[in-house]
Amino acid sequence: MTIQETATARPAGRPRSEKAERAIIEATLDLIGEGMGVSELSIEAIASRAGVGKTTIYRRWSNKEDLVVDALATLKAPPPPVKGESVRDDLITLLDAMRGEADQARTRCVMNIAMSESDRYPRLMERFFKAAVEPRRQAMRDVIARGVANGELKPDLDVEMVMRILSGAMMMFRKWGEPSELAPDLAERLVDTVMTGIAP
Amino acid sequence: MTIQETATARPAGRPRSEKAERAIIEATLDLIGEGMGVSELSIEAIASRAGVGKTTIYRRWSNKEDLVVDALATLKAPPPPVKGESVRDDLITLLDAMRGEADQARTRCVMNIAMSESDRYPRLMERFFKAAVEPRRQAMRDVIARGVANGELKPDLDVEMVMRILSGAMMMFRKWGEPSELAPDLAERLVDTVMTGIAP
DNA sequence: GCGTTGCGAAACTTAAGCGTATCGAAATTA
DNA sequence: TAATTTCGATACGCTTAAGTTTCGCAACGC
Repeated sequence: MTIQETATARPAGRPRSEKAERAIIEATLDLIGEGMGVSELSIEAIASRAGVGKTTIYRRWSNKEDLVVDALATLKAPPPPVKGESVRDDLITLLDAMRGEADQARTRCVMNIAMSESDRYPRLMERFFKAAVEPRRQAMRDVIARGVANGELKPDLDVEMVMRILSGAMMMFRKWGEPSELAPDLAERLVDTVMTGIAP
Repeated sequence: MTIQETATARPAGRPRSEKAERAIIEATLDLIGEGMGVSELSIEAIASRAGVGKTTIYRRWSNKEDLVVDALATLKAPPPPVKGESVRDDLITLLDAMRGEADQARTRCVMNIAMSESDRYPRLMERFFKAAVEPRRQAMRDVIARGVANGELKPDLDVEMVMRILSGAMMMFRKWGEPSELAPDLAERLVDTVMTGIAP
């Protein structure tokens, strides 16, 4: 038992640079954020962008897919906390978080990939969905279910349908909306429209 | 004036095979339908799939992008006609057409491309949107505007918002819905939910 | 100091795909 | 029949990138 022995004894030799590791992931996300699809990402471009040798990448990930999975996993920002006072306010909070992410090219393009490459990289997407998407879906599901339970929403709602309506609309705005349509009150107007309906 | 001269005199030599042309377009759409992105499509793969020489492709299209534009253009089925009796029914008709297309892998993947490659191939997507997407958006816009005008819908509706809500929800179902969620009454339930709202 | 491992850089082999050129055969007009 | 053009097939030179190897140097434990 030496002093250094914490949990795992450090192996001999120079330790791997965490800085390089972060730079690689950053570079990967940068390139994805610039609109690059998984198949267009090249290890060479990542290495060059990160200021790193290709060996340093291959020492950590055996192929591009593994690297992309790890990179996307770092983006799994948790859904914003909701106050729990009013269902309307909580839905606005969740949806406005989606809107806010549209500013960041990086997270904007992640959805592109999720949408377009789920056929080509099913394992990658399965892992990404479980880590990043499902928690947010669950947060919204909870809010809606709460509203159904306490009478703030109709008692016979199809919760899944409501989730598709709200997040689908926000996705449309994010993806194809004019910048002017992404106004700060977008989430509020969306929720109110869906709450009260469009019939007179 | 010879007998053969119809509109344009046919040039000498063997005429281009329309069969080959169709086979090329079919092969292109097949590959896209299998989940291939534009950047992954290779002329060689298309030629091989179509049973055609590469020259036969290059004789018609000068590059991949032009070919893809033409191929996608053949998919621009016009929006279904609406009866014009009730706004609810017309919206269901339009949205159910979207649902029906989810069956065809080919058209399903076109949306993938539209979503993911609009950054990388802006010109291509601009043309595709104008030819294929905008007519459908206009059809829905007309129906909603009619409802606003004749009192079937609320007078102060944000038409663009309603369009995003309806088509966004259907897109979510198409893209990530379980097959069981794409039930025949999906469009009807969607429209009714949006019509009446979710608040009690 | 010494052995070990990681570092970035560069060279290397292999593979895919582009766009062009060339071939003999087939289809068409004159 | 002769001229012309397209056909599918194949070969070519070129570029890009994958993944591996080698290099000299740096960082660490002992």
